[in-house]
Amino acid sequence: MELSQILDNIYPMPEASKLRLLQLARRVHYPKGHLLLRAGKIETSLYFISKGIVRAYAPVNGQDLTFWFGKEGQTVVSMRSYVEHKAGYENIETLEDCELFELNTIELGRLFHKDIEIANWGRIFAERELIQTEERLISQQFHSATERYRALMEDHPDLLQRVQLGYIASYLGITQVSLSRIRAEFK
Amino acid sequence: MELSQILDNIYPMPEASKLRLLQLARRVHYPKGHLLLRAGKIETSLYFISKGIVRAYAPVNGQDLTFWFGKEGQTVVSMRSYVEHKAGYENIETLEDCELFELNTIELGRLFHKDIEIANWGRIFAERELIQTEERLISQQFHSATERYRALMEDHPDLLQRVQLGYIASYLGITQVSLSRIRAEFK
DNA sequence: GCTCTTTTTTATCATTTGTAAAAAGCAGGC
DNA sequence: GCCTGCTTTTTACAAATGATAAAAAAGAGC
Repeated sequence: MELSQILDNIYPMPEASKLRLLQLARRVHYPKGHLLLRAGKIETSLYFISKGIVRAYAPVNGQDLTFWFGKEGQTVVSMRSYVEHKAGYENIETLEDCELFELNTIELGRLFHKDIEIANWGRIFAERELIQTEERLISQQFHSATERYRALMEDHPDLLQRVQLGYIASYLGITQVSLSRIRAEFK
Repeated sequence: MELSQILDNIYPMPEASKLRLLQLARRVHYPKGHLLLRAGKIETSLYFISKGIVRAYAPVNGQDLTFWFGKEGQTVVSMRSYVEHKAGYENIETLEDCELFELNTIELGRLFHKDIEIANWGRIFAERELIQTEERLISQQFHSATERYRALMEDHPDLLQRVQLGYIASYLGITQVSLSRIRAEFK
């Protein structure tokens, strides 16, 4: 997926503004298993995923807890670093060989104050992410593990093919053993 | 709490931009039990809470599930309506007599495209909400009910005084019976 | 195709949480 | 004071989920 299309899918901007963003980006490539962002660091890179899949995980009580997957068209960023310039709580690693577009968040921040179209693009990006996160929260809080698994199967069947079940279980907030039990019911 | 201060706490703007926002707002007052926003409706009002406390709840499987509380300084908005102009999934009701500042989201949207300071204010508002929601999600997913209750007690002790336990239990993603059990342990 | 490693499933038992119903506590109206 | 309705706590039992260990299956490298 090309960067121009990824940007348009968030919010279509006039060509001049889009060009400014495109010029900030550089295409990078990382193999499976590469750490894109590190917990405890103030990160200044933001990535758009052109090809591949990544996961975000936070170390909690000595365990790595997966709370997000990103694939083609999605944006990889430590919100804590990006918004508050503080150390983030998440590691983000590639789960496949990935092709990404990398942007510097400081330079992006400058554009937000220079170009109103880009500022609105940034606003709409955050708003969309917010809705998705809020829906995840509600689903997490009020649906059973089985219901959440079925919803994931419907909404993102490809994830189950591309990501190992231990990570999926963590994402669903259950143990791998529980997930395995749930899967066994449907066969 | 005055509106000017609420806006500044999100992101301080030059006076001219702030005035534009202030002019959009009107002060309103509602008694305890008033429904500010309705699920299934495309809402065009957004509120800043000057005084009082509100809760957001979604009807899921015939139950009302509380997933958010707002108090002084916070913003009441149906993200679905505000961002996507679609029917929202939440009801939001006052739990106390409330003093609020009401804004029309359509007019606010116009300002986003006219005034870059306001656009950035809107961006930062969404980004902050996003971080909070993401942290709630992680806490919800990876901490036990007891840990979540203790965290709530530390972070928002006033909530426990101002909100009935049935709503708190729902907010924590557990039943009222479970919450009662947890509370009994600490005595 | 075989070996070694990683991932997934199965089995058992302990713990947590849910459901339902009853009891206790509290506040307002008469 | 004493109903009445609402909220909170308690109890008993059922269901879901977790922890641990071990077996089975799947994949990677040679």
